[in-house]
Amino acid sequence: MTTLRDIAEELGLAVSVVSRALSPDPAKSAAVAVATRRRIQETAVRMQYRKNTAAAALRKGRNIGIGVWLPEARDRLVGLIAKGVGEGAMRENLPLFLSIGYTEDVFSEFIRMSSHYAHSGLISYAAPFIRFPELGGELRRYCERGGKMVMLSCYFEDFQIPGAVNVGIDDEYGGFLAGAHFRELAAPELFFFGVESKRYRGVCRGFGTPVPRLESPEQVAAVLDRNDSGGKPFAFAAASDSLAAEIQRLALQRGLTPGREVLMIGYNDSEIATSQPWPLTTIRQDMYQVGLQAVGALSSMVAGEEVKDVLIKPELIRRTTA
Amino acid sequence: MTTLRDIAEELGLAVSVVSRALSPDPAKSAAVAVATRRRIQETAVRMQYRKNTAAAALRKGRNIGIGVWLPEARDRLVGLIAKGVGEGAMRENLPLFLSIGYTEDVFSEFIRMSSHYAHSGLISYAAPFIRFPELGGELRRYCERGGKMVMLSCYFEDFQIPGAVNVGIDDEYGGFLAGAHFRELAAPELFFFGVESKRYRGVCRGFGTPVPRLESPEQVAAVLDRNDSGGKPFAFAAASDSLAAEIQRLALQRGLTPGREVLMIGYNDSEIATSQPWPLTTIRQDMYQVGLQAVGALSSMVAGEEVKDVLIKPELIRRTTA
DNA sequence: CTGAAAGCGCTAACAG
DNA sequence: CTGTTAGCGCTTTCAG
Repeated sequence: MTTLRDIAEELGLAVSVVSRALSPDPAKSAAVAVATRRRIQETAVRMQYRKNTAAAALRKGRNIGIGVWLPEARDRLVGLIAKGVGEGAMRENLPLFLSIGYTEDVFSEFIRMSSHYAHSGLISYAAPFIRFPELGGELRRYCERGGKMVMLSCYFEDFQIPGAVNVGIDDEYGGFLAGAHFRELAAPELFFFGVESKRYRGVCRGFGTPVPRLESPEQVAAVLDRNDSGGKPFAFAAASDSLAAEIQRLALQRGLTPGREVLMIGYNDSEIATSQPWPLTTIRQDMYQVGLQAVGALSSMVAGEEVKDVLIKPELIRRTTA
Repeated sequence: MTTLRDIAEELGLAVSVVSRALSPDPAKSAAVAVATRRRIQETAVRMQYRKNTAAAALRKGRNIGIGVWLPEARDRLVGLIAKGVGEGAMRENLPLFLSIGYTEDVFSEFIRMSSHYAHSGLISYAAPFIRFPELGGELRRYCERGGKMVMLSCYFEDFQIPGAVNVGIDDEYGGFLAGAHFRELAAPELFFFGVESKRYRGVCRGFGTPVPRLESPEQVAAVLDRNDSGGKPFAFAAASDSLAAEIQRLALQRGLTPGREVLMIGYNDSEIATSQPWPLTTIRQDMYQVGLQAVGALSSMVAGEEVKDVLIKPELIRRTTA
């Protein structure tokens, strides 16, 4: 294993110079001559130097690595975020402290650990209870003390932690894609199944007119039981694949064929989408990219760079139901 | 943060004694008086001592942290393993190097990183290509050099890396549960849909007699199209939920009602299971436990303890289809 | 059985 | 701009 000392001896320099040259902190990095730094960096590459993170952490008095909190795995999306985060961390040589759960307990334990351990930074999924003063307050204080944080897929437009950077999916655009697709198909009547959200507003914008919003299976059933469509298909944009699956179930129970008499578009491209009797047309979100970009953003923040929010565009996956 | 020195001062002892008392290495542990050790351990708990893993790693000359390789996330199972691994690592204060993928490239990059970094240990999912000499050989060499490794859910009965500990699901028992359930239901005829495997053999044992095995949707369709069951339901044990979903689709296309005219049991309790028009009766594997136990096993191995394979028992989740 | 001391590789003051 | 120095918390000799 190559150490700083090896490089220093090789070049006849002091260890500290090498350390400074190889550290990303821009403030200190000015303190090394450009030529020297270049020589050092070249030698580091040639000798396959990799920083001993344990030693760096020890010296810095804080544990190195990033704390990651993801919601409980209800579908494969979490796995995909984890994949992105894992790969990003690997690239940056950053160890992970990974916590997955969807309860306040898990989250507050995570916060406790992170504060206690003062990791290099935090990546946190934006769960609803982040708004609770006790938990959100911890995060806020973490950022105030100079902690670096990335929030994943923040749906809460009215909730923002100062200093935190958001990385997520452009949900409004996802809804737009669904609405626009139905407009192209010339669907005579469109319904949205799910709560008021960016997705819903996107659907309305894409379709071109305000779309009635349904919140319960009963309301969906009532629409399907209507007999006034004149043979034209009912169209539904759902806020998730599982809601779209619910629509499909209700349709099948009534002998209506998905993709012909009832059109539906899901959201997420989860495993549900492909495993339905009529595989769902849906909106895919690249959660792998979300994870990857989150680590990238965090590592830039730690290096002292200015980082902007990242919004990733979803895409329409066309299958059998619309 | 409590350090060894804090404890030493509190008790009027030397740091080295405290270190020895708190280290799990059995050889050295003899060198502390039993009473002293008890006092030290109590004080450590009282003062909420947590070992600084970075310092320990530095001193021991190896990078701390465990390398984890999981397959690409096709369903929520990977997320659940990740959850278990994350929580286990958090408890042990072990950083993670997480790699998720299902290609040789990702895996070999993972191996390269891990060897280079000499992590505390490795947790690897047993992918088919582990059998390839190049990749399996790397793992084998890693273990030979004293590296600690845990293999997850090893399906390859004829492939075993010496020194590695297996943590996984008792698949044969999972099959047994399905077979036994059909026997209780007095299903007249049972088919297995999937490849020859522990699951299949378990199904046969649970049902009490050898069960015909089908490998393609066409074969399933042929069974469903038979007209000789005398009104009794066909029963299927599938090797996965998605295969069970396939059976359900074929049944619905023929106007047969799942749970009445066609019985089916899936495997995995994935999201597919609950989102089918007729939610699947299935076998649930506790992948969270798998992840948790894997870290536990690895950390024991690192501490020099003797560790045995861990087999976790799956359970039957009864829903609408059997 | 316990204590003193050295040093893992790195960073950050400070002095030159 | 570069070098010197002093540790971070822990483990491991080696003396007592």
